[in-house]
Amino acid sequence: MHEQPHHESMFQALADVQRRKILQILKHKEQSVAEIKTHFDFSGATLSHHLNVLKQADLVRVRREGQKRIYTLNLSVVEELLLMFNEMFKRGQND
Amino acid sequence: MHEQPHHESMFQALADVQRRKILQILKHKEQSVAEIKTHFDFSGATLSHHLNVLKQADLVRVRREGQKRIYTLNLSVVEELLLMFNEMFKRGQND
DNA sequence: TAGATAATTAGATGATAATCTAAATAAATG
DNA sequence: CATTTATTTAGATTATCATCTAATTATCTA
Repeated sequence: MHEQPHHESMFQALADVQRRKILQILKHKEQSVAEIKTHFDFSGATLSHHLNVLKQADLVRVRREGQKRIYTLNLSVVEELLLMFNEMFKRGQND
Repeated sequence: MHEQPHHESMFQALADVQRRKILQILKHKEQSVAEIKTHFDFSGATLSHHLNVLKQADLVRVRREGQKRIYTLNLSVVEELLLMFNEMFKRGQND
């Protein structure tokens, strides 16, 4: 019944159009920060910030690979997000 | 492929916990502003603001009834939202 | 190990958003 | 028609957020 604190960070993360775009980009394939950066105009620091927000929300995962950090979409959490939405809005039994 | 401008306002609307709570409340039954207000501590002006944000995002609808305004959850848009999420994150054909 | 490359962290700034009080609008009612 | 009730609008304030530049950390390689 109560909303998990977890959800808060997810919704916050999804509220920004750039972050949603990052998720779209990662949907196709996992990518390093530099690769992701090619899709945007803002600074690396800003991208790093957005990636961190997505990571805190558990929407993406990171792993090291040499100097690079490879970000991947956390699909299981995305699934969870969909379930949550369904839960959030599904009709009751008497309507 | 491109995101509708519409979606922006939806995500913005959902980013606030109070607004999500309003949606929860309206899920059970349509309610006047005063009724909705019983669930919150903030001022009527603030509630009015939140309701307006939800309305702009088309997540709720309003109708007059005497002095009262009755807010209802716009379920068809919620459905649409779910479809959008599915679209946004569904796996491609080659994975 | 010095220099280059990859990314993050720190700190500042401007924009946006949540909230408040007070005033305005609109409908109902005595 | 003046007053009460319901809600919104206006304007101000404070907090949060997206973004920037500069500095830092970490890794690789010559």
